[in-house]
Amino acid sequence: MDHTVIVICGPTATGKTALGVALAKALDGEVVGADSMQVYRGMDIGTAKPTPAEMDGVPHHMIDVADPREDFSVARYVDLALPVVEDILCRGKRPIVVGGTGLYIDNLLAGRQFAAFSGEARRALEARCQAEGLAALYAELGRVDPQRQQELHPNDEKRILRALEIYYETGRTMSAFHAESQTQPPRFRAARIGLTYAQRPDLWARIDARVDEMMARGLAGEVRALLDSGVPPEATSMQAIGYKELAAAVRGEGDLAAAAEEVKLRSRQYAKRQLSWFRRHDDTHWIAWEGAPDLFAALHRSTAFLTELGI
RNA sequence: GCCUCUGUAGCUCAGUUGGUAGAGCAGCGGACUGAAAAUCCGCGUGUCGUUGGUUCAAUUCCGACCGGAGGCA
Repeated sequence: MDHTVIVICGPTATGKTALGVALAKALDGEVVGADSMQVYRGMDIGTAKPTPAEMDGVPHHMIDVADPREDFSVARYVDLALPVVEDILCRGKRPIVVGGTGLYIDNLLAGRQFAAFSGEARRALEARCQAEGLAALYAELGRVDPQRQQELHPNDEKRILRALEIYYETGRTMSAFHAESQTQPPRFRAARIGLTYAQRPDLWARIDARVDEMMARGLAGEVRALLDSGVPPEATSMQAIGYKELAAAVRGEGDLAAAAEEVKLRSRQYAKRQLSWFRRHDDTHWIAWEGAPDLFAALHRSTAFLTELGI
């Protein structure tokens, strides 16, 4: 069976959603979202979640699959998305993975599985980090998994704790798991299409316009509704750009206009990080906009690229 | 009109008792294997308003001019 999936990636506000739908129609495909925030129900405006009209009859998966009160993760994503992609392929359709979360895309394509942990080790490590300091845990990592320690900066708390958590939960080092996973061939073959702008200021202008549009469509009300429904401000879902900045303003602390400017700034910085992630895959077919996105040109160039690959 | 303060990086400012300058934010680049829209790391990008003077040497001292803020009229 053909195990090729099409991937449409790139920073925010580059037209991924529209191209995904257009390609799905052209190639008898179905869209699989790869977006860490569009998975949450009720977070529509701020995540630029495709509307039913934008989906235009094309099946979309991995959107609205989680409650904003629960903490989603890459592990959950792969668990849910892997069978979805395999099912699409079994039905003879073409999976089109569309999204800006590089970590999710890469782990889905690799078919990488994550062991289920209780969380106890994590809590103990967090407590110890408070009490003993990060440096002590970093030193400890040097004893149990020197290779992983070498790869991490002493300030990288998140990853230091994670490496220790894996060791204490499984008795094996993260480096060992890592080495093992690298011997596994990827689960799917990927045809990667990346969308971006030739000039950075064009990306900024598009982001600014989109944030203004989100505010006009009632993002503040959406944030308020989520908080009112009991989503704690510290929830993972509330770390989304557009939500965390507006949360304070919605409660009457600070004004909305300033918060919207903050959202624009954070979105620009996020877009840069996305580019940094996606640029490392040198098999990506990049389409760089001059000025504004052009769906027809994108469709033309994408299909030409895919034909070249025999898709 | 006169007086005072002020002009240094994209922004807000520091500094150089004369030897061409540095912080924060912004920006740029990178990393990323269970929070990833998260997290972490690296990089200063400059006619020191302009123009004369003093000096071996001026962004720094002096003068003039230009721009900004305030005060007195």
